[in-house]
Amino acid sequence: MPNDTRQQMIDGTVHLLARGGLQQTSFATVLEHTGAPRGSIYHHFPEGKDQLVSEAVASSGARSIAMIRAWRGEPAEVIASRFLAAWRMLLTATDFRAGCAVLAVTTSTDSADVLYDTATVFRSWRGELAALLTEGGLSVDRAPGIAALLIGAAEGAVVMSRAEQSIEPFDLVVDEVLARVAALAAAGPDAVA
Amino acid sequence: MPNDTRQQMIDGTVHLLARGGLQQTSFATVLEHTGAPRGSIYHHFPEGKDQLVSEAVASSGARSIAMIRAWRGEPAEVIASRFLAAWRMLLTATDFRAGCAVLAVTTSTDSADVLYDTATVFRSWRGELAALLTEGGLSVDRAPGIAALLIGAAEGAVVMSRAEQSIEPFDLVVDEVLARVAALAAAGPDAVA
DNA sequence: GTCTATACGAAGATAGAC
DNA sequence: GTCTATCTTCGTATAGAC
Repeated sequence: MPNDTRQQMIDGTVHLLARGGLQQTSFATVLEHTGAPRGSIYHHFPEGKDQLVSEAVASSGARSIAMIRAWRGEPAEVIASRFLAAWRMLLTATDFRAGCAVLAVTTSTDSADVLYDTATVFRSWRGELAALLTEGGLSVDRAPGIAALLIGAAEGAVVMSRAEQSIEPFDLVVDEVLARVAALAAAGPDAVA
Repeated sequence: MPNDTRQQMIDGTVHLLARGGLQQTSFATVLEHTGAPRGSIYHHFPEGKDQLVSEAVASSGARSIAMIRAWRGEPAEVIASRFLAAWRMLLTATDFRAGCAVLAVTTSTDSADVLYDTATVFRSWRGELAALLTEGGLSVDRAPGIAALLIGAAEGAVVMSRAEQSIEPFDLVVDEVLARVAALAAAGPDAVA
């Protein structure tokens, strides 16, 4: 398997970004966490840290897209709850230590290029989720809004639960989001709420 | 006015945290942005950076609480739209450069104490908003959920709009949140959705 | 592809003068 | 209360050997 070390470094960077943001994601911590050789840094990422972070953001985005696509064809409500359940699992499995790597980069990067990479991820998430919700029976008019709500609410809820070290705020948000999705599903594909 | 310099440093720290997170909020940038004298740092904040950040988080929290309390008595829908409008204004007034200082700290701090400070802020925001929504006519059962939804969705939507440098994702999220609030308001104070 | 060594700058923190 | 100077640590990045 070629470039195994390279991918491990990217995965490790995602892991660290999700937990401690850019601040705590240094080359030293990445090497420590992955066991990658020191000489690999500028061999695999000649443009330095921005390149590593950029690829980590893209990798995190692609992984989520793959997960979303695996749900294709399911009803809108199931898609929505699965999406939120995945975020919930991240929180509980890490004892509220991890969040979204892309969000962490968005709030802390000083590079316009890297910020653009985060925008690409958020846009693609919105697009994929909206397409999937539409196929799942949701109104074409409402799918982009619900997709944005799902991502935005999940991102914010994850941050609150990380801060409070409790699932409570996350679950409160999820209940309301799912209520909104259910209201639209009940109204039917042609309804405008 | 005593401790004017001290408060200016706190305000400057909030400003910088909201824009570039912990990474870009160094003593150097705080002094540069506020014009505060170098000797003020450890005079006013003997415990160093964690103390400065901690007080910035608390200050940002208190400022929002004061704003929320000013809306006391208004109907639930108005409170909700005002809250979201305030976040929208932050985005548009700063050309999508600023976000939430507390969120930025939550994702990046390595201090358990500072993380606890962010939790206190989020909890107080949820409590204040819920109390206000209840007074504004919202069901007591639903107020905590709607308050969490408002804060979580706003936080996540702000991050997406900062990344995409566009108000579009924020507005999409807001429309769905307000639809949920309106559905509850229409159902009346005793309804369970 | 990986190593060591090192340059260079930034950041947090401290000491002591004024 | 504020200043300058300095210490130390850390982080990114580069150079050159293996």
